[in-house]
Amino acid sequence: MTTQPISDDKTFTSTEGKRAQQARKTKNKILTAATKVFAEDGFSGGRIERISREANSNDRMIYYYFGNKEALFLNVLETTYLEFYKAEKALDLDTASPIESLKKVIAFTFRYYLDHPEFVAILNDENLHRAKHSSQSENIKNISGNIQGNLVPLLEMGQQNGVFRKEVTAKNLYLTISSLTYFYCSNQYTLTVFVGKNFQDTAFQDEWLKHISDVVIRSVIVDA
Amino acid sequence: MTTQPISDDKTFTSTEGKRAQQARKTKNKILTAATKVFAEDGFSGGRIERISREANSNDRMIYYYFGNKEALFLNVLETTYLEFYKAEKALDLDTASPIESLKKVIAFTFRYYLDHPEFVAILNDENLHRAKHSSQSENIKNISGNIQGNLVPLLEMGQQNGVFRKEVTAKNLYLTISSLTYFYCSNQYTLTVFVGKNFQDTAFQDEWLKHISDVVIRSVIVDA
Amino acid sequence: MTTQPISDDKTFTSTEGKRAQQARKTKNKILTAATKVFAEDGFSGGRIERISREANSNDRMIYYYFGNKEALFLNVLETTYLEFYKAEKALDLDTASPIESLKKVIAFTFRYYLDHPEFVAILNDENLHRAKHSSQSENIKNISGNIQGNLVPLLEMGQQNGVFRKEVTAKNLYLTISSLTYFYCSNQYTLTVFVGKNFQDTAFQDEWLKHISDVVIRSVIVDA
Amino acid sequence: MTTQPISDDKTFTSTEGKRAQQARKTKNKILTAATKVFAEDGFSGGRIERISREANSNDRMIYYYFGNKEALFLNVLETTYLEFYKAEKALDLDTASPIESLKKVIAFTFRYYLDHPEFVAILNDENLHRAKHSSQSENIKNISGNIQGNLVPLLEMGQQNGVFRKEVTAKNLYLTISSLTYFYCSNQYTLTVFVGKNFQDTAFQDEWLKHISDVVIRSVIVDA
DNA sequence: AATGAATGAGGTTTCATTCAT
DNA sequence: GATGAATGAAACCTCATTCAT
Repeated sequence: MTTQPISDDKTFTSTEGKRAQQARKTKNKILTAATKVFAEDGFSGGRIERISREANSNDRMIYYYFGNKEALFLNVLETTYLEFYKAEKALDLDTASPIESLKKVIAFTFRYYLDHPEFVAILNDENLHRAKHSSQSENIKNISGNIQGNLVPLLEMGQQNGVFRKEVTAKNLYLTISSLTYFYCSNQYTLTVFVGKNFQDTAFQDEWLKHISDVVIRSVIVDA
Repeated sequence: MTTQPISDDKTFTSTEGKRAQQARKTKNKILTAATKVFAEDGFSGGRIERISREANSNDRMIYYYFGNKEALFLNVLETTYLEFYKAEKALDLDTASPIESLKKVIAFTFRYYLDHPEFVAILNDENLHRAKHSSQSENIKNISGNIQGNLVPLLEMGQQNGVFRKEVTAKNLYLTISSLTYFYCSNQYTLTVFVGKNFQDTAFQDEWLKHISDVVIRSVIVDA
Repeated sequence: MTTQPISDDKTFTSTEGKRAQQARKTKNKILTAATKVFAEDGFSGGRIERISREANSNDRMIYYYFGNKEALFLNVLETTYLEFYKAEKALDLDTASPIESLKKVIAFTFRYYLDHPEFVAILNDENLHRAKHSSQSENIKNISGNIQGNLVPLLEMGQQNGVFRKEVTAKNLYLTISSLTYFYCSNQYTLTVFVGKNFQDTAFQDEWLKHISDVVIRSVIVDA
Repeated sequence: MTTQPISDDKTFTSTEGKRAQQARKTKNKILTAATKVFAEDGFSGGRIERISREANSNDRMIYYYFGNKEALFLNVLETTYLEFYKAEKALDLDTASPIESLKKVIAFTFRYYLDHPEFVAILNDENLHRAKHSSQSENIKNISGNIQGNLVPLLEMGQQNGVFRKEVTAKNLYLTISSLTYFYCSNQYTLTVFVGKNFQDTAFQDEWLKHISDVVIRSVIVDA
């Protein structure tokens, strides 16, 4: 399967006519519906028919615009990753206050996962299939390099200031934050059963955020 | 759907004859195959036919012993949870050395996830379906209460000794450890793509274990 | 398919031992259950498994005693016919009062159908399959000759007395009575929907019996 | 299960194109084949595969147009009822000659049942299942009210003329005619075995019609 | 660009029946 | 005599996909 650059879409030109505009609209509706359906039912469980129905379109259009189910999923995947990437890049961090910035990153990441269950669900599905689609996509590879982007300057400044320990690496910090935020969201339903707390409760979410901020900061600040 | 106590299986009696023995064997072979297949392909993607083939049995026996696909999955789920629970309980911890014990728990948890990808995969599938099966099962509810069992005495001892901070709760500690171990395993394939490291590499796994042990311990020890 | 005389059953001897007695009991339980199940679901819809369950036996015994599903049905059919035949023969009619006797026959027939929905249901199923089984069975052929048995003497007496018209034939009288009684029972559920009356209501049943008695008698008595 | 008005079919518009026309044809072919198969084998015994084969279509189209086997049966049921209803309404009766008209109704009814064994078979199947489908269908309820339509004016005229007895009710007359005509047809195969006459023989059918006309008329005319 | 009609492969499940003790 | 285990054929139904306007 080959993938084309997301933005260089054949149905999108700046001077597009009504037909083209309509086409882009339909395509987007399908993509939105597909994201929702794949997030709820996974790739295998997601039904073409349900996607086209939720998009107020019909099956045939999915094949017209995306080729087949797998290509549609790939498109959903790329779009979903890209959204996350864009949101992350949009974070406005003041490197002068590394600890505050770090807290901001943690809070953003946690909130993003909570607010975008489809991102979490699709990532899980990808891992079920051993990143089969992700590893095929050029678009995704282009994003992947920048994934720890926010942390690097922040960490450097903190280390220069003597606030953060020298041993801390951006990669470990990134994975630590990801773990502590992602797990809560991705496993919230089984955790609710097992831990006996309601992980959908916002108060409990706030408490968790406070806790993991503390954990992360304790893991990076210099020893007293 | 109703579930029966796992151990009170109609095909298992201590004085069982050859027939009953054979039957139990067949049932177990199906369960093992089902665990594998559901772990690899999820509930929707898992095929009855493949399960029966891998079990060297035939489709019909699955319905004979388990009723239908969903009940089979529920059985797999319960068995998988129970295995984890038993392994956890079998951990021999010396509460006299809370830090060493804590490290043991972290290492055990991490290794268990690494060694049992089916547990991770099935948990993910359960969360995709909002713990639909887990919340229905009495067997699972029976386990759930004890899930933080190992940590409580360990934490208490550490706090009495003045090694751990008073504010630390078993629940937060449990979730912290789970996050830091689970995420690495569950998302290893997409992480490999995004972070550019091979998460299946044992050296990298060791490095991560060392890192998270450090993070967890820093999060619980008393401030200097 | 061959059929054996019903009473000459291999499992029935007057000096039977305990085992044989038990066997006959099991066989009867199966037959009773089968009658019920076939009556409710038809031949195609009737499930072997449900029959054995309702008989507190197991599938295997059905094959042990009856051979296969079709032979079981044939047995049910024969038994059901025979029951009707025996009940009919047991009618004690006073040929001296032909009209009263005729009323008795009509009432008996109607009540029998009402009280034995399984007879009606199984007859319908037989007709669906063009009397496939009935025409194969020797036992049934033996019964068939006597089917109008009650009416012949009654009719003759009435004609001799000058109460009944000479043209009336036993066959027509038999079919007329059968029609007027059977249809009410066999079609009671659709009739309830279409006619808007509750055909299960005993008052309505009584009313109908009165009506058809009148119709039949008017059809046989001599013109004024 | 919900039913839609039969005539308001999505595949039928007065200005339909070739495609829609073809679609309607396919749907009709399936319906015709289904009617035949269900009539021959009942609901349980009727096979989807046979229906699609006889319709020169494929299994999938049955689900495309009707949803499932039960809905298909419901459709067959409704159509079959409607056909009968339309034929009945089309009867051109001269109320001026009540007796002649009555004979016409009797003959029509008898002939209809003879000529439409599928109607009889499907009614029987419905009664086996206690009118499960009929009672669910709005379309059928709409028909049901008019079922004795032909008899009412005829009966009134006869009673005004002093030809028919005042006590006769349309409902009883309707049920009497139905009984005497339906039973002959519905039970013709077992009757052939039991009575020893060939109920498929047209001469015998004519004889029966003559007989029941006589019975019905004797049941309504004023006493001499 | 859009869509209803059609399809075949394959999915889950059911069923009557036989095996083996 | 009785029964649990096993089976293969076939049933209903679903699904992604293509055809034909």
